[in-house]
Amino acid sequence: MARRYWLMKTEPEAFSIDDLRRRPGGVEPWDGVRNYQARNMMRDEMKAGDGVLFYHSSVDPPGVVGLAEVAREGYPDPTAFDPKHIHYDPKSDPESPRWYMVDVRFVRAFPHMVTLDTLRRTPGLESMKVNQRGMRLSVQPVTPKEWEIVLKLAGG
DNA sequence: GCCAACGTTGGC
DNA sequence: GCCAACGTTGGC
Repeated sequence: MARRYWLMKTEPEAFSIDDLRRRPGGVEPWDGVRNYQARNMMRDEMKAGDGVLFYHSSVDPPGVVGLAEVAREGYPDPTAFDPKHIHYDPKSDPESPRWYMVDVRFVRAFPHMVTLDTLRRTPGLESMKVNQRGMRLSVQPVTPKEWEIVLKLAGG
């Protein structure tokens, strides 16, 4: 199976690439996603070793700040089972989990962020999901071509 | 802080 | 099953 590529959004105030770097082994469970499209990708499609563009949103400017990889493929998100947790969902339980997550591992931070503005101006990235208006998905598929272009923009 | 673009919820 | 109301995302 060929390695696949993804883009994952996070608000750096909540969890940044530096936070990821500082985690033991650089690994963090990507809990709290409560969107079915994103859930399906994490549960069904993302595999260990897949590449992840780490994207900072709700910050000025927004953009891709580094690389991560999928460290563990989809498994149930335990925060959905915890009544005291902010991401608790009474409709999810261990018998029939509704929400899934993957583990993400830090790979490297770019010396300079590749801004959303740059992504939009770069030929070849016209149909990249993150460039579409109103695209709110926090987990998005990235094509191998898009992946390569973004890495080039980042300086190798 | 605004608001467009969604996704979800719930009354019917 | 429709759809209005509501909530959220996230760039600007």
